[in-house]
Amino acid sequence: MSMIINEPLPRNEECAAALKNVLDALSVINGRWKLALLLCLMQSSKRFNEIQHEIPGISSRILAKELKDLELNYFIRRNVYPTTPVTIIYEATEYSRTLKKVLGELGAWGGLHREKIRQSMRKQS
Amino acid sequence: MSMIINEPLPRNEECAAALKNVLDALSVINGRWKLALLLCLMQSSKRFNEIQHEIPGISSRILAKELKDLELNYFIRRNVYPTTPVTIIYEATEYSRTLKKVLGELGAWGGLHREKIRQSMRKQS
DNA sequence: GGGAGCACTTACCCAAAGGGAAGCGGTTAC
DNA sequence: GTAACCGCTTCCCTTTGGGTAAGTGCTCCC
Repeated sequence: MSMIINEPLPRNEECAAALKNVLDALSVINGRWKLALLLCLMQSSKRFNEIQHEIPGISSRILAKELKDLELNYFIRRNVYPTTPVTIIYEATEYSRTLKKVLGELGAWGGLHREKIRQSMRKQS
Repeated sequence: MSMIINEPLPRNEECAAALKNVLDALSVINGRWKLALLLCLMQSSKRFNEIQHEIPGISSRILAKELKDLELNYFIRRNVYPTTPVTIIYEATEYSRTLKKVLGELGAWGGLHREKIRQSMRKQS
């Protein structure tokens, strides 16, 4: 018999790893706007004002900050075209597309959840 | 002011709907801890101190607040057993399990992202 | 009876997130 | 000339998140 010195079970380690993964993911794509911005830019490249128009409720200040943050983390690229005046187009990188499934599931769940809330409100009335 | 009264294309509407879904989802499961807590409790029902021990970095104050919030939104149940002293077990509801896929994808992405970061750090050195 | 553990709560304080309004330097339209 | 648009930036403010530390009422253990 081999000596098993109270190793945590593999099952537990798996759980801990999954937890760590989720925690890590959340630390990168935290905040109210990042995922929505990425989805918006994955649908098509856009200019500053177009994004602001498309995402209801975001202020220019926050938008600028989030875009900078996403660029620093290589999720988007800021392309400057030397037209007059300069045109600036934000574009999702290939790496940001690794989040596609996450966004898909999150969107699906969001729809489901809204439906559930609507139903529970109907019951109450 | 040019008046171009273009109907948004159906494609655009789809995009807008997807965006709204994601935005809605984020408004419910926002914050650093909620998804991690749900994952933790979906793995198995636990007591307060067990959760605190399992999630590195969370303080009792925040844990209590988040648990209350999740209970209010029917993601978890707080079961009180009349032992002496009382035993309190937090349990994920069936509804919270609708987030399983989201958590799966998020965890998978978190692992992938950590790997990518590690590689880019290795390159730099 | 002293200490420790459970499940929190309370008080205090700090930092980050985020909202609103205004401005700025450039250009184009009237 | 002036108004408006673009892509921001700056200032100021409130809200929220979160850390520390202490306390509470209960019970079990030595």
